[in-house]
Amino acid sequence: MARWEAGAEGRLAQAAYELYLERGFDDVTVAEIAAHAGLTKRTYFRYFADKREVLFSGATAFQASVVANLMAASDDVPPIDVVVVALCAGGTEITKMGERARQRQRLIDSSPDLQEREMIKMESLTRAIAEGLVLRGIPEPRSSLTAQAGVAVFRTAFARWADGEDSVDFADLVRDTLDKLRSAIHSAEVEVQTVPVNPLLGRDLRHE
Amino acid sequence: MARWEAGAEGRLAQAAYELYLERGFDDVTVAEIAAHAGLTKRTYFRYFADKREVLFSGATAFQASVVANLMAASDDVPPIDVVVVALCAGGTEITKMGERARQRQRLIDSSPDLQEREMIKMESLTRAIAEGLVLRGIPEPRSSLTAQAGVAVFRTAFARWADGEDSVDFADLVRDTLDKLRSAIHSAEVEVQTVPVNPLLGRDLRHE
DNA sequence: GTCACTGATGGCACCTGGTGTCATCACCAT
DNA sequence: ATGGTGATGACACCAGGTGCCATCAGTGAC
Repeated sequence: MARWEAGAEGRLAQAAYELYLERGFDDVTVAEIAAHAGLTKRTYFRYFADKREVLFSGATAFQASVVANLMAASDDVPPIDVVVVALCAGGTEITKMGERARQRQRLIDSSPDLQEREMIKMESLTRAIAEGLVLRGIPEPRSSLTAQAGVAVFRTAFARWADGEDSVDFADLVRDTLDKLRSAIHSAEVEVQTVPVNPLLGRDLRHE
Repeated sequence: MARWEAGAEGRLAQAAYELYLERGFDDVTVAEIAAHAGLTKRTYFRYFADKREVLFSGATAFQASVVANLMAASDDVPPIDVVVVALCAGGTEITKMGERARQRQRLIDSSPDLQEREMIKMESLTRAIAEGLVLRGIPEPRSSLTAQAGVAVFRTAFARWADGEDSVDFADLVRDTLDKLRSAIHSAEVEVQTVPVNPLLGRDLRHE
């Protein structure tokens, strides 16, 4: 018996999920979420850093899982395959949640704020993978490039899955996507010619 | 002769840049920026959507420039090279700004909020490139994968440049990075084996 | 029993980012 | 002059987020 109603964090997450889906991310206030969970705004912010984070609380575990798989792989597998297989395992877990995972993705896709957060989680994942590869002896910048390629494959495969390529085995989708990336990048003869610079940039504070 | 002091937007951007560099992004308020430019907070928000956007006002122009280069390329160049060359041209422009560009990058790297914004700008760029490729007749998901690979090369090359590989030609850096990506992804024989799923995911709201 | 401690929560004041609305004021065209 | 236009200021307001302290249930020591 706990002194207070137990499972505050879970109740908050559940309430947030329901309200976000029902009325959209922007039209829900943190105070409403907290009230819906029988708590106050102040308590919400003790569990989640901000309004968005409640939808990404699984990201750390996912990342840890991927990195664990990464480090456990045998040494004679090529790095890109190690990365893709590790991501594939995690992704398969997620796709098992079926409609729920798709719902969440649609929610994120409906809000620029949530997309920003998702992007930075992907970036964090990419960096963690790259670090793992470095530990496995792959030097920079090869490790970063491999990690980025792997994550690109994962994202594309996941989007294909979420966009309706239902009931396909996620692992098959990933394998196919990796093949497509290989063929997209493969070149018979590299011949990058320099092109006249387009003087379109007008402002002095530019984006990289 | 203008009725008010001309160049409000530029003054705001300049003020923001100075204050952010001097005291850090978090420790500057929008009201301070506006005051420093001889304007009010309300006016700042007429020019920039939020506190971060003032550092990314060049992103749209950069993206437009890259897409323009993309569409202008000859049809017999492989898509990945088209993308990389287009990004290379834009990147070269930026690296010409030398220390100023590096300073801006350090500022962004110092704030998670700014990194989020940068990530979503990259995502927007990636999507725009993918759309351009589709217009050039490359089908999905090949176009998306090519765009992601190109942007990965660009980002890695830019990071290498910003991290001090000074005075090197940015185009050389990009070419070299693309080669490294190719060799990182290349495989003699694709053989992705399925791995036992790691049951590490604990939460029910998971990140893709 | 009671006293001190702990840990989750509520309450409240406060700051800041961001917006809606209206007033103002310089200039311009007629 | 008169009315229109466009950039700005002034002000109120909301919501996200934080610091600080009070509260209150249980727990263990004595």
